[in-house]
Amino acid sequence: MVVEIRTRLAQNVRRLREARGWSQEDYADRAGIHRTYVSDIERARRNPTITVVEKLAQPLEVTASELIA
Amino acid sequence: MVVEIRTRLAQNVRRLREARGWSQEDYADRAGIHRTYVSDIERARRNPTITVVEKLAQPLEVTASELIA
DNA sequence: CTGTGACTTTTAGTCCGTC
DNA sequence: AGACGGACTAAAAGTCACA
Repeated sequence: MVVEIRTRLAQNVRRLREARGWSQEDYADRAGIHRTYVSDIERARRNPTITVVEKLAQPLEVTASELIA
Repeated sequence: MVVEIRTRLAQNVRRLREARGWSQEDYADRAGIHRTYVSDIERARRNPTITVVEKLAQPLEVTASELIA
C-alpha cells in the first residue's frame, strides 16, 4: 500500500465533509457517531471497522467502498 | 444498505478465493490472517477493521475498496 | 469548532480443538 | 476441506473533560 488505508479514509472523509460545509459535530450527528470519534478518524488515529465506514458514508451519500478508495 | 456490508465482503472474498483454487487455510496464510477468521469472514459473522480488509485484498490482487463493493 | 489524553465496555482477532 | 465452539489477548467502540 502506497498510502495507508486509514490515511485515505481520513482524507476522503474530511474532504467530503468540508465540501458539504458541515462541522465535525454536524457530521457526527448525521452519521450517528461521536464528535471526537470523527475527529480521530480524520486524523487517521483510528482503525475503524467496516460498519463504522458505512456509517461515515451514509450522510455523505457515497459508498463505504468509495471512502477507502 | 440493501445488502449488509459484511455479506458483500463475505461473498467477494469467497468468490475470489475459490476462483484462485485456494483453501481457506492457504488463503489465510497468504493474507497473514488466522484460518478461523477467514472462515468467520466468509460466513459474514465478523465485522473486520479496514486494515484486515486490506490484508484480505492483497493476495487476491484487488483493492480493499473492491472487496466491500 | 477541533484536538487530545484518559478511560470503560465491547468486540476484533488468535489459537486450541472437535465434528 | 470447512463449520463451529471455547477461551483468551489485543484493540476498537464509544464517551468525557479540558485545552
